[in-house]
Amino acid sequence: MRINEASARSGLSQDTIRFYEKSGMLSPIHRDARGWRVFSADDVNWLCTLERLRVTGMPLDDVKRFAISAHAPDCNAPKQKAHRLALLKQHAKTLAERQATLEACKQFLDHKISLYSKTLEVTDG
Amino acid sequence: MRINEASARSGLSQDTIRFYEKSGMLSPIHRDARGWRVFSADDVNWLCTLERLRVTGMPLDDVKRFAISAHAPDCNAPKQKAHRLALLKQHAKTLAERQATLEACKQFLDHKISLYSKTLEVTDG
DNA sequence: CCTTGACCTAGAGTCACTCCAATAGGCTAC
DNA sequence: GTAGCCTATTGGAGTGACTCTAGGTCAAGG
Repeated sequence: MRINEASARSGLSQDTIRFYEKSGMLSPIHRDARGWRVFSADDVNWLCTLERLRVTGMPLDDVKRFAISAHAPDCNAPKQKAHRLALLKQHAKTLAERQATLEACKQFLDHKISLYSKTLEVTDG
Repeated sequence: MRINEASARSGLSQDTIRFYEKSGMLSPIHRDARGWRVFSADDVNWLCTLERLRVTGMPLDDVKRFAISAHAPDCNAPKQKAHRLALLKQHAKTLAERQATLEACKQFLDHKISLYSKTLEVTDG
């Protein structure tokens, strides 16, 4: 499939996909006679994974490390897998922290909102 | 107090505070004879609020709108308050969405991690 | 033959900071 | 009284992760 469909299926913009390719985060993408990118199902799966990692805010450098390990010739060697597992675990930890922070901020926000709502009721009355 | 302490208390860097001032997101900050910023307790409270909004990713433009309303001469008028309330509510909504997304991604991540852990056990054994 | 449309590239722009260089005033220490 | 150091000031450059723009190729359709 072409970049258009790959974009639709992965949720990444065409620009982002090109950007990721340029940054070396994709395995080499085939090109047709016109030089257009041709994506396999595997490529799209990979893009979807990247999209998940990106949404959760994994820094691109880490994503890159993950990508390089996943596309290495010995990518299934225990060592490589352990490396990727470590990256994921590390990221899961930061993610949990971010969730906690967000939760705290959400409460702050809700508190503010209830304050505003109250004073508005009073002022309106 | 000086920027140093304001920074420590609000959790914003000195650079960020200066940046916020320049962007018009603070009420006018006093200066001493030397030209150094002098922050009141109110100023710091405001900085803390901004910090919360920023952590939750409210776009600076919205923060600015919020700030302008909060520092307007008629800032306590119901209209202004309603405006700020709307901004906060809107933001709370985006925040909730982000939380949901993060939760979904967290599950994806945990799933990946458990997969990796399993294959590693197998490969190790 | 000309336009449309999907794609290409290199490079500039954006957001929200963050860092840096150059400068200045004030305090201690010789 | 001046050297060194600390804390501040400013404008402006740099960063990360895109995102957009300009200018271009090519194939198909009217």
